[in-house]
Amino acid sequence: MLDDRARILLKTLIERYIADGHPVGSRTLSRQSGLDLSPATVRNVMADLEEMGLITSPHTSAGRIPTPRGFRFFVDTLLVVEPLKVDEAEKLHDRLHPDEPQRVLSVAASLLSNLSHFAGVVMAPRRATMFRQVEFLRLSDRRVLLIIVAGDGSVQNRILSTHRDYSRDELVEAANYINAHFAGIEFDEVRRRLQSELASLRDDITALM
DNA sequence: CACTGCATTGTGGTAATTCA
DNA sequence: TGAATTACCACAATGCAGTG
Repeated sequence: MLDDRARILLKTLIERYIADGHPVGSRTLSRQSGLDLSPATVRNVMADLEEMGLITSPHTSAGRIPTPRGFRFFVDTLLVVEPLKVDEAEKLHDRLHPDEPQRVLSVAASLLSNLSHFAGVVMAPRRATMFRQVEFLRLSDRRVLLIIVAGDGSVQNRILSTHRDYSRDELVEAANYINAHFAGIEFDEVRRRLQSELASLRDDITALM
């Protein structure tokens, strides 16, 4: 897709842009790429990269900045990641507290932030987890706090906006029903069965009508 | 505080030069 | 000989200092 010269220039441009956040011009690139090229030659290569959609110019007479596609290419093919030393990896692993699932994400985000010197955002991967228990708490007229406990002990909270006001008794009844019928089943299966039951009830009501 | 002039940086276009 | 590269020019955007 790109020759070595274009790859070096693209890598230098993106690294420079990451470092100072400003568009990178041909003269800067000419000096910092390590290639013995004039700014005009660099511009020709930059024009090719822009045509490929890897970089773009925010406005006339500004330098170039990487596009999302350029960043993706950089991460996939140009970025060189030095593997962690064994003792460093062990230190990081110890700090994550893998035996405490509630703390893993926040500690991982903190570690990421410390290592990168940027804001750290960590998302848990989707995985099949068992449903253990659910509870609904009435907050106001049409707002309900949903508390879900998973099989591994992790707890998720969600605030739900409902179409009508549900009494405390109705919410307890709903929670009891779900806990009695679905405890110990995977979340995806719980969702599938609930949808199936709702569809079945709807069909019954339609038939009765 | 708005305006002006200047310096700097960067661009596109084009002619000249180099080199395989 | 033609593609690649370089040098140069005119122009645009921006920052900064000076001025009223």
